[in-house]
Amino acid sequence: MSGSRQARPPATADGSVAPDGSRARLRAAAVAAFAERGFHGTTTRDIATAAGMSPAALYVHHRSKEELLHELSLAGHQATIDLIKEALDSSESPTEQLRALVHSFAVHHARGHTSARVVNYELASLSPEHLAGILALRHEIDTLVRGVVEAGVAAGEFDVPNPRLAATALLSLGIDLARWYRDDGGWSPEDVADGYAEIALRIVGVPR
Amino acid sequence: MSGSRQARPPATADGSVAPDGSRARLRAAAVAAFAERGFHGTTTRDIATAAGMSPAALYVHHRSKEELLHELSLAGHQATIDLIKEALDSSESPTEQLRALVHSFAVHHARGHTSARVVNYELASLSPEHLAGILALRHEIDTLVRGVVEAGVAAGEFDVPNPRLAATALLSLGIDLARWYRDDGGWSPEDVADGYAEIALRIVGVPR
DNA sequence: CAAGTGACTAAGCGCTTGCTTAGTGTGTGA
DNA sequence: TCACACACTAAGCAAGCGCTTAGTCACTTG
Repeated sequence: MSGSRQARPPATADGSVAPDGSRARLRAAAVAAFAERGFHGTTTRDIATAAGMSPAALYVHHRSKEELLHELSLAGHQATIDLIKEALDSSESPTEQLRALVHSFAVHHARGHTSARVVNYELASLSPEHLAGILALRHEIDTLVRGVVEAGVAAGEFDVPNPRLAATALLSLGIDLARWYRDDGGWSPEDVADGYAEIALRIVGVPR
Repeated sequence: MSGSRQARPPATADGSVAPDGSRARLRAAAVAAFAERGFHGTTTRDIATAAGMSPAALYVHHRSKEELLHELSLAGHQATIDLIKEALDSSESPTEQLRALVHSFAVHHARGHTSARVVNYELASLSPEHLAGILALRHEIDTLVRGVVEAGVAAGEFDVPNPRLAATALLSLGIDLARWYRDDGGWSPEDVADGYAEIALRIVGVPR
C-alpha cells in the first residue's frame, strides 16, 4: 500500500458520522462477507480489512462480531415488516394487497439478495437472546402474510384449501430468492416480482 | 462414561464395514452438525466426538473436513436426481409427472430436512473443484424440472406465461422446506407434499 | 494554548482450529 | 505362529481465531 491512513470523514453537527463513515463501511463489509461465506466463515479481520481499517476498529463500533450480525439482522427484519405493512396499506382489497405484498417482497429480496441472505440464513449464529427477539419479528411477518390470505378467503376473493400452507408457500417463494437470485441472471427484480405476483394469485385461487 | 471403547463392528466378507459402522456414524454426526451450525461452525472434534471417536478418527475415513462435506453433498444431490427421474418415469402425462415430482420432492425435503439443509445451504464451503461438480448436478435438476413444465405447455395441459420462472418457483418451494420444516411443526411430510402438489398444479395453470 | 474526547492502530494474548505423527491393540492370512 | 494390515487413540503442532491493551493523533472546548 502507498498511503498510511484515509482522511477522517467529517463529523456532522449532531455528533453522528457521515453516511459513508466507518460504521457504514463496516456494516457493508460485514453484510457482504456474511452473505458470501457465512458468519463462522468470516473473520473480524476480513470485515475490518474490507472496510479499510485495522482489526481492532471493529470493536470501536461493535461489542462483538455477533452483535454486529444482530444489528444487521434486526435492521433487515424491520425493513421487511415496514415493507409488508406498506403493501397492506396500499389497498382495501385482499387481492390487491396480496399482489402488492408479493411484488414488493420479491423486489426487496431480489434487489437486496445479499442482505437477505444474512437475514434469512444466519439466524443460527445469533445468541439465544438475540435470536428470540428476531424470531418474534419473523412471527409477526408470518402473521401478517397469513392475515391477507385469510382476509381474502373471508371476502370470498380467494379459494384456498389450506390457507396456512398457502401463506407459508408465498413467504417461501420470496425468501428463497435470497438463495438463487443473481444480478447477472437475466431477470431484473421487477421481472421476477411481476411473475411471482401472478403466481401468488394463482396459488390463492383468484379466478384469472 | 462407563466403558472405554465400543466393540469393533464386524467387517463384511467383501471388506466393507457394517452399515452402522464408524464411517456411517461419522457421516451421520457430520450431517447433524453441519445442518445445525453450518460447515464453518462445526469442528472436526464436534463430529468425531458425536460419533463416539477421537478427533483423529475422522482422518482415517476422510482426507479432510471439506471432503466429508463433499461426500454428503454428492450423495444428497444424486438421491434428489434419482427421485426426480423416478417421478418422471411414473407417467406419460406432464400433469401426473409434475404432481408426482413435486410430491416426492416435498416429502424428500421435509422428511430429510437435516440432510437437505446441508445439500442446499453449504455449497459455498465446497472447494472450487467440488463445487463445479455439484453445480453440474444442480443444473441437471433444473433442466429436468423445466422439462416437465415445457412438456406440459407443449401438450396443452399447462398454461404458463413464463415456464422458466414457474419451474424455478416449483423448485424453490421444495428446497425452502429444508429451511422452515420442523418435525414438531404440526404437518407431516405427506401433508405438506399433498398441499404443495396442489399448489404446483395451480402455478402451471392446470384447470381444476 | 492546555486539557479533554473520540476514532483509530500496532501488537499481542490465550484459546481453538484442522490436521499430523507416532504408537497400540486386534483380527487375518500364509 | 508370526508378520502384516487395519482401525483407532494420545499427544501435539503451526496457524488462525475473537478480542484486549496501550498508545497515537486529530479535533473540539474552555
